[in-house]
Amino acid sequence: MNNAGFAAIFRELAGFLELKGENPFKIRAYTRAADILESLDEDVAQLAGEGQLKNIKGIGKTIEEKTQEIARSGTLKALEDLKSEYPPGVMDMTKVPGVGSRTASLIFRELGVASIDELEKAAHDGKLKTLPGMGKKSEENILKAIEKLKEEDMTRIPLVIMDELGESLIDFITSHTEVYRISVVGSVRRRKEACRDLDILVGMDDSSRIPDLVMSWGNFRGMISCEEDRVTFTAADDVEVDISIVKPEDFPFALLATTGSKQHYASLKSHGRRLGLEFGKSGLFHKNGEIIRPTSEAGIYEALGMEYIPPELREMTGEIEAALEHRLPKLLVSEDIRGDLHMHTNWSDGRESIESMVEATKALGYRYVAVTDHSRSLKIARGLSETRLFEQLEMLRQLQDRFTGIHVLSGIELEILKDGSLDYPDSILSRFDIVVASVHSAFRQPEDIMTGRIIRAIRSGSVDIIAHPTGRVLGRRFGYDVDMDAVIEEAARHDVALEINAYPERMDLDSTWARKAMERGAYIAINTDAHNSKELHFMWYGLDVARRAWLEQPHVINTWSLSKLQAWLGQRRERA
DNA sequence: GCCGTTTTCGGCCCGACTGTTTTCAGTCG
Repeated sequence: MNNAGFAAIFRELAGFLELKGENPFKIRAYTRAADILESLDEDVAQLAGEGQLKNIKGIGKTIEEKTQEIARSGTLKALEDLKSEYPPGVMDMTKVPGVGSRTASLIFRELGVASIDELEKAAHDGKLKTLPGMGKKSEENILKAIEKLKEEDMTRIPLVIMDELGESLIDFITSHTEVYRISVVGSVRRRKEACRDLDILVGMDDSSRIPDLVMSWGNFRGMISCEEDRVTFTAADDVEVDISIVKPEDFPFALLATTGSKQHYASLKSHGRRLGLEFGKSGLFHKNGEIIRPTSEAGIYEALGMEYIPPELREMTGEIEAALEHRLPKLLVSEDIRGDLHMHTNWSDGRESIESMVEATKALGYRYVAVTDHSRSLKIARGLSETRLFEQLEMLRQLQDRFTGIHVLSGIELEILKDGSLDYPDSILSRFDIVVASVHSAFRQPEDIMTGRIIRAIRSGSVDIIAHPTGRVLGRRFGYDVDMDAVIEEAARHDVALEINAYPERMDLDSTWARKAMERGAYIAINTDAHNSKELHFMWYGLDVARRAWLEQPHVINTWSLSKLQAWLGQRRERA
């Protein structure tokens, strides 16, 4: 089991303990342990075996023993026991905003309600308001929340989970049998930020071993259907996996077809038809009898007289026309990124020291990095008081000389307060090299108030970047009500950059908004919001969004040279 | 459950908001 696997088990345990109403500090201890295990570079299973885990701060005797039990048996009895007390749907109910573990537990205990569907029915029937501490209003809010939940489909799974499963499955298949080619396809290959299922395409001659093989894969959960050229099953995290198997010579066309999107593929076919070309399984058939057999996707696009269209762009948002006219954007690659302008250290809610985080960004080849801990109002994240803030600024100043090859920008993730005012006065803000502002409070404000609040921050003249502009968290929280068109307009006008937050559960802005921002002339920053050095790798997911948004190097401020970035930041400070 | 210690218990990052109460519990970040 990998480190993330151990972490997942402790997180699940924490979830059930919450349902049970256990001591919150005990729950926090398990959650913290999960974070620690996940971010360790060393192998957890090995450390547990050697009895080294309890030497790590935050992990004691009990958690070490539980980790050893998981390493030994693959499961945790304490968790299995808890799971048997609650039907699986009870935990689901906590996904409804406003329903926490206590309410879910109460509703289950008193009414026997054990799924979101049953919850909806109970609310409709007016049963919830009979419970202690619940009234008409709570019932209405729950109904509204469920409705919204269905509308926005919170059940989609973040790309990062799909990647882990996809890689694991491909490794497993290729290490146990001979395949010609194998690839992730579908929306995961197109890098959609949240996907419904995981599609895999295999090119091989003899597919007879595949069903038995997937059933022996560690993340296999249950078979859905099984045919000669197609195997569908559920895997860990409730992911539906769909494996298509084709002959090696059919692979390029199958790759194109299964990657989609459906509309993009259909459009390619009809374009082919206009040229007198019909799509076959492994070639293009011309009316005059000629057969073209491309051996790659690129070859197919070439035969259709267009540029190769990267999977991220295959969404029918103008890519076919652009490819025909050879004006597709030059998409960003990881080498374009020269710095990360939003990350946290143990001065606020990050896990590592400034030195450790800066070293890690340097190892990624970056030329600059901004240290942006939380500002004073965000108490839960140990936001910096003025005193600690000055201490940190002084420390950053001293550290700057110690780091060669990377420039450290002093920054802050600044709270945009309820009324749109900022968490520190201008006299303090002017001391930072960079100010990243964001909303973490009063999420339920009506749209006009929230929009005005963010716009006030943009107009302040003290803010360089608006972080995670919509506030959504995939599978957990909707974005707040905000008029993003207006925010983009103001950001462009006042030369304030909007962030693509690369945190896999945020991906905020998403690709649609990021593209609109770019088209209206607003700059973009792609930042990780990392809270430990491992999370600095999330930059990859921000790049996915940027590529889907058609962004090019000039649009993204952290692809700029340090001098260009500093000049841009300096302008605002001169105006102030 | 973990930690630290003034060493075996008491504290653990905190506060706003909401809806239910009539003084507070639950949720959220």
